[in-house]
Formats: sequence, structure tokens, C-alpha cells
Amino acid sequence: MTQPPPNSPRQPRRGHGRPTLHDVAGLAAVTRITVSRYLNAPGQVAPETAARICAAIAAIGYVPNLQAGQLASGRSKVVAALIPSINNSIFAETIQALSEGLNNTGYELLLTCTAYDMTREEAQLRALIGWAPAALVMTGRQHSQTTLRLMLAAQLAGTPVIEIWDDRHADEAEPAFARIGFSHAEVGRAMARHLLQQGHRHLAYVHSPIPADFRAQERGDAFAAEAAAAGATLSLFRAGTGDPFDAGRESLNHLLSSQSAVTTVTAAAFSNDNLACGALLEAKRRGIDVPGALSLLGFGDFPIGRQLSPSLSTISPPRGEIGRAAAQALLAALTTNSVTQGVSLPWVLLERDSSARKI
Amino acid sequence: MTQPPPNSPRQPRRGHGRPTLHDVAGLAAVTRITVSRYLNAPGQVAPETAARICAAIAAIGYVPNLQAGQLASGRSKVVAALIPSINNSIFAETIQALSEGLNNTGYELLLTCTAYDMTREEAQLRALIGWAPAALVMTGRQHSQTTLRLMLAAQLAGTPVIEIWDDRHADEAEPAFARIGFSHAEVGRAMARHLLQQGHRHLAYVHSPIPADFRAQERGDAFAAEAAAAGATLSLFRAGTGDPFDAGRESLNHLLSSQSAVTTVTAAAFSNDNLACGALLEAKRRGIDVPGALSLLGFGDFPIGRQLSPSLSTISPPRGEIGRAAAQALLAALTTNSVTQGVSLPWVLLERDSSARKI
DNA sequence: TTGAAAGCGCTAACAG
DNA sequence: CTGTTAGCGCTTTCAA
Repeated sequence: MTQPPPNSPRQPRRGHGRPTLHDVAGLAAVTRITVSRYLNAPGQVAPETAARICAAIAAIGYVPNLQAGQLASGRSKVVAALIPSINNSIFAETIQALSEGLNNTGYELLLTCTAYDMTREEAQLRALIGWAPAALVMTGRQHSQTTLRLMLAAQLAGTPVIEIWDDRHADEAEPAFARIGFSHAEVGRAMARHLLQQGHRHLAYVHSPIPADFRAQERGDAFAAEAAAAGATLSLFRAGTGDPFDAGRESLNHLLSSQSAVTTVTAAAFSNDNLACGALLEAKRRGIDVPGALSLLGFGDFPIGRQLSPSLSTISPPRGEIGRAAAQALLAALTTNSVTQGVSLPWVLLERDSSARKI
Repeated sequence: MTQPPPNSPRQPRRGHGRPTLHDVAGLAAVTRITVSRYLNAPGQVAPETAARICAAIAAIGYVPNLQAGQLASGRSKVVAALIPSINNSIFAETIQALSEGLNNTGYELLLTCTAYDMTREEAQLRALIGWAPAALVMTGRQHSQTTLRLMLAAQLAGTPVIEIWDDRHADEAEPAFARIGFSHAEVGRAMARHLLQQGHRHLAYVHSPIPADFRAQERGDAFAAEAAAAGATLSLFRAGTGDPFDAGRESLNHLLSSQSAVTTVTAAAFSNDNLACGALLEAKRRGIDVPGALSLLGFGDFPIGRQLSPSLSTISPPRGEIGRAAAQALLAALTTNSVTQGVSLPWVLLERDSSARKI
């Protein structure tokens, strides 16, 4: 039917089927721009015209092409976010909150996972920048040189950039980007202090199985430093990969089998609650008294920790708050064009039974 | 420098700062189209020219504008996916696998959450369609009329559409879309049969707190039907919202307090493992013998279930497989332009201690 | 192997 | 309140 005439000097391209502004305009007997206005600033269109346009849109099932709109306007409605893992319940809650916060603002969340891999982070960021995002949400403050360059370029071009789940480090110059989170070093120190204050002199720390989880690493390092400063002995372990509960069990077994008579560990801290719960369950299985013979302390405040007995002492990080604050900060920066502000969010040490003071 | 001449009749618009093909072309002393070819079909560009272009790109830090490219080419590199919740570990693994499968294929995953709300699903889908996605991934087979219309329109326009985490229902005509998942009705029946085979005649089922979780509802309904068919008595509960472990505990307490002398429930099945684990922990706390006095059966194969003692019997759904199969099906459909094929994926009933046969 | 021209669907700028 | 005109940055078709 719509065959090009045989002598046509050129084959004109035609769109891929979906109805366009043009079609709506034709049906409503107005021009495209009026339809565009109806969609973006309904107030500027006469009610009667608006009704016709509305009917036309419904009739042909028109859905605006966002790519075209954003290209033409030069401003995009995409917030790009990079997180290490979607599987990790810790980030899930933050993202859920961020996503809720962006809901009904017209902004979409474009989310990708780096799998704790800086090379991948760089590639992902590059791909995301291709979407001309209105804002950038990164996780943590450690990035490759190129990643940092891309972030800086974006920020210079006026795109708000924020780093979540981290805070300014003590021996660091003023951060280049707004951070929304907390200091993992402080958490690590607090974890050590909590155990030291209960009189423990022989501590252990079980690291995350992912060395590239910089924030977890930082908590462990700070824990170690604080323990050393207090003159306590410290055994360091790294959990195995695989099921974190099993890894926690194994780490407890390693810990026990590597005990020397003089330095019997009486308190162990873990990179996360799943590891700690595994250790807790294994201790119960082996008949070890928790906290009597061994105190246990986790991180993350995962729901299961509250359920076991003894219940698991842990750090409760501001999971959801980070997402909410990020959404708020971004929207503020995007609408008022102001500078994005970082925030330090509070965390809490939940002193439950697994590290209760020995009476 | 580039001030508009004072008498210029119109203020020309200029882009928003980021370097474009044009800039690269200028630096490399070629035209834009050659740069475009270098990016999309490097083989068609002379090596010498390619080198110049490559240098230019690096020099000015050019990142292609995807929106412009997709608009011009009419084909997008976005896969849009709608899931009920990101917080739910069950979907997290599927999405992670889908995302891995799409990695390095040039396709991006645009992900949004419906929060188990059909109205929201419709709104989200509409927003996603605005991105002219190359493919659509929906969750489940129940959608609003309008959502279905949009999905059908997309499919008609040649966009592969698949529904994950579900399968063809027995009394349903040929599904309009490819489904990748399994039958929740079958799972529900299998759960009931498992308990019936162990001689239980008084069953209970604890529903998900989310009535709009159609798949969970379907498992429960099928469980109930199977129990009724076998002449067993059945107590139905719906778990409370909030911490699922707590909800599971409460449901056990309700169950026990609503016991009549004649029909003492000896086996309870749950909509998910967290609920079941809560009940398991509560049973232990109350000194109820599991499985001696009460058998417990969950769904989902969450890691914690294996760790408790008695370990939790459960259904292990093909979480990751669904994501992998979806990625594979989409890529096949996108590259070979063939029809998307649905798949039924196998699940397993893990018969662990909480429902061990009474000897 | 490279270039010229036209157009993807929409919106900014400026009239009327 | 509505229309005209000229792009957004890229890719398509055809020609050289």
C-alpha cells in the first residue's frame, strides 16, 4: 500500500508504528505543539481544546516518546543509580526508599549493579551517562580514576552527584561529592568499644567475604585499630563465600580451632548479621554459652537477628533513611538548582542478648 | 564569543554542554557520520581514520547520547521490567540473573516496582513504554484491562513481552504472552499432598499478608482445594503485615488458640519461609515438638530455613533460572526476531526435618 | 571508505 | 491561547 514510488529518489524513513504527537494533533484538529503543551502545561490550553486532545489521546492509545522529549528539551528525567548488589537486602531497602521518593515526581530510576567491581562500575557509569541522567547516585567513596573523572565532569556540567552509604573519612580532604550515609570507621570503632567496655581483652573480627566491599573492610580495620589501641588481642578472619550462614558457622569453627590457651577469644564481631547468626547457631549447636563464654556482635540489623535466642546484638544502619534523604536531596537540587547537600545519618548499636554484660 | 548577533531574529538553542558527535568529528577532521560508523560498525572505517577518531573521543571524553541514537534509529536498547518488590529476596535473585544475562549485550535493564498494586503497575508500564523498550518483562499473569491492552499493543508492534514467575493456568485459554516460571497451583497442591501423604488430616494454611500477591494466593487456594478433596479439615489464616518472622509467630499462636478438641491441626503450610521460620521459632519457644506434634512447611527456600533445627521443609523455586531463561528468551527474540517462547521451569519440594515422616 | 541530505518525535523560542 | 520555525544529537538512505 505505502510502497515507495518506483522512481522515488530516496526511501523516506518512517517511525516504528507507535502513534505520535502528530497523530493526536490530527485527530484533535490542532497542531503538535498544542498537544505537547496539553501534556506538559495543561493550564495553557483551553479546556475545550484540552478535552478534544484528551479524547484523541485515549482513542489512539498515545504514549509520549520520552526519548524524543528529553532530547528536544535537553533535560532528562532519569536518575541513574549504581549499587554494588541488588541481592543484598541492605541496599534493597535504600533503593526502595529512593524509588518511593522519586515516585510521582516524573523522574525514573535507572538502576544497575556493579557486583563490587570497580571496572564494572566504570563501564556501567559510562553507559548510564549516555542517558544524560538528571542526577547520579553512586555507592561509597572509592572509585577508579576514570569513574571519578566522569563523576566530576557530570557535576561540573550541573548534574547533582551524590555518594550514598558513606561519609567523610577523618583523614580526607573535603569530599568532592555530597555524601549521604555514615562513617563505617566510626561504626567499627564503636563495635570494638562496646566489646572492650564489657571487659573483653581477646577479640575476633570476621571480615566480609568480599574484599572489594570497602565499607565492610573499613569497619573491620577500624575495629582492629581500636582493639589494638586498647591493648586487646585480635584474631582476624575472612568469611568464605557461599551461604553466609554457613560461612558464619565455619568462621566460628576456625576461631575455636585456632585458640591458644593464653588468648581465648571471648568476643567476636562480624561484618554482617548473617555471618553472625551463622556463628550464633553454630555456637548453640556446639553448646557454647552465648554470651557467657562468647559474645557475638553483628552489623546490619537483619530481621532474623532479633528472632534467635540469644538475640543478636548488632548495628542498625539507616537503610531506608539513606534512600529517603537521597531522594530529597536530589529533588531539592533538581528543582531549586541549589548545591546538593550531604548528610550524616545516625546509626544505633542495638545491645541485645548475644553481647549482654556478664553480670 | 558565540553571542547571537544583536539583530538575530531568533535565539538559537544550544545543547547542554556535553560533547557531541559533531565535536569529535571536528577534532578528527571527518564528518559526524563517520564517527557514528566508527562507533556502530568499526569495520567500515579505515584504520587510520579510526585511530584519529578514537583519539578525539578520548581527548574530549565523548559519551554517545543514547536517547538521540535510539530516537534516530527507532530501536531502543532498553529492556523494561516490572516486579512487585525489590525488597523481596525472591525477585532479587531473578533480577540479578536477568541483569547478568543482559550484561555486555548492549541492553540496559529499566526496572520498576509495582508494590503489588495493579494501578501502579499500569502507571509504571505506561511510563516505561515511553522509553520505547525493546522488550517487556512483566511479573505474573494478572493485570488490569488497560495494562493488558498496552502489553498486547506492544507485542503486536513486535516488542517481545514475557511474563515471569507464572505459568499457564489449567482452566485458561492459550496465554497471550510467553510465560517463564512455574504453576503456583501445582505447588500448592504438592504442598498439601506432601502433608496428606504423611497422614495428616487436620491442616492449616497461612496466607501471605498481601492479598494482591496473586501467586501466593493461588498456592494457598490450591492447597485448600487439595486438602478439601482429600477430606481433610483446613484452617485458613492470613499473616499480619510487618516483620514476617513476627507475623509467623503470631499466626502459630492464633492457630493454637483456635484449636478445638476434635480437630487439632497437625500440619501447617505457609506462604513463605519467613513466616514458617517465625512459626518454627515460636513452636520451639513454646516447647511444641516439630515435627512430632506439628509439621511445618514453607515456600521459597530462603537460606535461614536450612539453618534452624529442625530444618524447615520448603519448596525451592527456580529463582535464578527464571531470570536466566528470561534473558535468554529475550535475546533470542531480539536477535533472531523469532517468537518468544515460554518455559515451565522445575521446582523442588525439599523434605527436611520440620515435616519429616513420623516414624 | 566517506559524505550529503533528510528525518526520528518532540520542544524552545518567538510571534500572533 | 495557539501556531510557526528551527533545532536536540544521532542515524538512515543513497551517492560518490
